[in-house]
Amino acid sequence: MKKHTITDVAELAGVSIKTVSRVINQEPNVRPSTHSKVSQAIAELNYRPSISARSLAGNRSYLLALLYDNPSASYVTDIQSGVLQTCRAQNYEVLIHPCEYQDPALEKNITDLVHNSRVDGLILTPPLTDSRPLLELMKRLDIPYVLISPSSNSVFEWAVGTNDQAICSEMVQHLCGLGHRRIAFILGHPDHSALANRYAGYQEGLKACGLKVSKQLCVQGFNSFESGEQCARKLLKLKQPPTAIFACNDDMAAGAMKVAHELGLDVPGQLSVAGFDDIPLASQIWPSLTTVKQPIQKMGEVAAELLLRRFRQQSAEKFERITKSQIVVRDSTGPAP
Amino acid sequence: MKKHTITDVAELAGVSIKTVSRVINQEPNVRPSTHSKVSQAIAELNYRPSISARSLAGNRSYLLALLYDNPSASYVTDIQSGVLQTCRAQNYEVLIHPCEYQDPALEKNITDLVHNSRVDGLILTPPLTDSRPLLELMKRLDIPYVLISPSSNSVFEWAVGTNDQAICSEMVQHLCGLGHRRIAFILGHPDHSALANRYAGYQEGLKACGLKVSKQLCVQGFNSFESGEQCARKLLKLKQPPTAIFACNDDMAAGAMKVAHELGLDVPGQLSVAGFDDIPLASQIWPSLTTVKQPIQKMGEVAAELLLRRFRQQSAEKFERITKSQIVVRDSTGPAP
DNA sequence: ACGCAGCATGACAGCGTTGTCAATATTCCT
DNA sequence: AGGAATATTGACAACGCTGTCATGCTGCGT
Repeated sequence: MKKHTITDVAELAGVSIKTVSRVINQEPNVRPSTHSKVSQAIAELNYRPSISARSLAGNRSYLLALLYDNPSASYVTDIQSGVLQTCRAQNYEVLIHPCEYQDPALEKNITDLVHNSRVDGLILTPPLTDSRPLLELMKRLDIPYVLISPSSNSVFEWAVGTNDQAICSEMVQHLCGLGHRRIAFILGHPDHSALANRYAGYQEGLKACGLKVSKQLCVQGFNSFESGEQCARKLLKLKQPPTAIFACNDDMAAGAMKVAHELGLDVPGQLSVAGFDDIPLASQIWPSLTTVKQPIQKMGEVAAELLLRRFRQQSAEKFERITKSQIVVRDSTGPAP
Repeated sequence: MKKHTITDVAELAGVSIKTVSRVINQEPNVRPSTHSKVSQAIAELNYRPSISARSLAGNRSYLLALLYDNPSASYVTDIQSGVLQTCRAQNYEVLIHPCEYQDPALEKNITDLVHNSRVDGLILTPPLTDSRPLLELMKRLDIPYVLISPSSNSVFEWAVGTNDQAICSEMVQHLCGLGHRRIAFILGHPDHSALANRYAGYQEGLKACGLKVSKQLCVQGFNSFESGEQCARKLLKLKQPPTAIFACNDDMAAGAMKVAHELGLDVPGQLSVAGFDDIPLASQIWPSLTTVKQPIQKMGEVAAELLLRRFRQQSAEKFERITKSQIVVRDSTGPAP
């Protein structure tokens, strides 16, 4: 199977290479009859334009970079597959670029990525989405980007947002509906300002139920399983321990559940636990975890679409909110004791 | 920060662009004094060669593709980060390419990848590593590749292998040492011939302990959590149920543990459970899971090194065996009842 | 000192596209 | 029909690098 070039196609179709180029790039002003001759030649030779030649001549790389600093493997792979799905359909490729958000070399790292690999645009996930230096750098480099679930004050950025707050409020109301009155909350990592929305939702939910926020019942977690354990220990040691714990992510919820097991507390008989994310773990621990499921893959898809749209300057809508999150009720929540 | 080209560097260093090219590509026959002049100019301008131009002219892309069809997010991300680590050091980039191993369009899919993106080589993970049509396709396309933990009969391929068999044997001996005599095994997906090594190790371990393999105690799983549940149910319904279950991966072990919980069996008091992989879940369920930890990231690193070495025809060693797997004893295994 | 085998360097032609701009067809007016 | 406006096409020069080959230099053996 020989590799064909645009010249082969042009000859076969009996047109100039420029016309073939027009067809490939969906440029206007090609007569339908010509267009079909060319398409046919392309199909016949199974021709694919050379990415390198295209990027050299056209000064773009057909490459996107996906930046992330997220410890959750399932989150990362879900985002990846969403982004890939959109990109494959549009003949873009994706470079993955894990990084560390407090790395002092991050800026140089990204600058090199942009200059060296000549990527056309960047997609960022939390917590990178809320790094002011990074945002400024990207503007300085004049590289298009899209943020995935940035903190709520970013509605003026190109981004795909979520309804975290509303869904968290709903979760609290669900717990309240089960009779719980002392509902604790384990906050997410303070550096991830996007997670603050979840806390806001928790507060909103309590308010909606006519309950008030108790300082004691809100403890600061750091997203990890271990920090979930620590927070749960602190909460369950209270003179008035909560009857339900809502953690800002599933890892911490799982940590809380482990502590409950260790303390001999029956879940959900004596303690209800809820998480957020619906990582695979959630359905695999025992009892399975009530949580919030976000359409993560879909968010990746939409982010890539937004970015590709941004390239084309179809600047219609910069911000898209995905509201398909839903509560998944499993076995870790039940009526208050 | 303007983008510099090879011409800028050549001017600054007072040499021709070809000499700069020689320095960049570490070609021989450059006088040390010239070399340092050029390197200095490169550093001064913070120059990076354009990937597209390089690949167009040199007919290679400095791009690797990582192919996988693996449901375990943590496995995938670990391999990715290993591969990336090696590649970053050598200025290669990585395209991730999830695919489906029984997809009839797979061959076309890969052919397109190779022809279209012009990647220089492929890295495959199980179960793709054991797809004969795929291996043949790659040879036909004449594209270099490296396999990660292929089934044991692939020692003549460019590959990085493991000591799955030995470590599984060891795990069985560990269980036997705890007094277990009825040790069940949940086999991995039959399509993943690489997993057959683990079963072989199980058998070897039994033999080493003077126990014999019982057909009843070996049940066919399919790698998923759910299939682990089913297998465990079958095993625990036996008139002579096992006192220990060794599952071919952690997901199935977790499924087995869930069933044990549901049946009110104490783990490890009445039943010991062991897995393989050490996915994050393993340490987050309760009780935490005894399992085998493989140096997955390292395997990714080595695979990429092997591939880059293959490009350079330093065909010294094609096959590298990583033997750093180790048993992690946690709370799910204990003395036989 | 002479001749020759390397070593070191440079000139220049691609690589396979896209962008620019000019040339040619076609359409739409009046 | 005549002419302007617009649609369609093509010729050709980039793009930034590597490969090839020619040239000039250096050092060695005699």
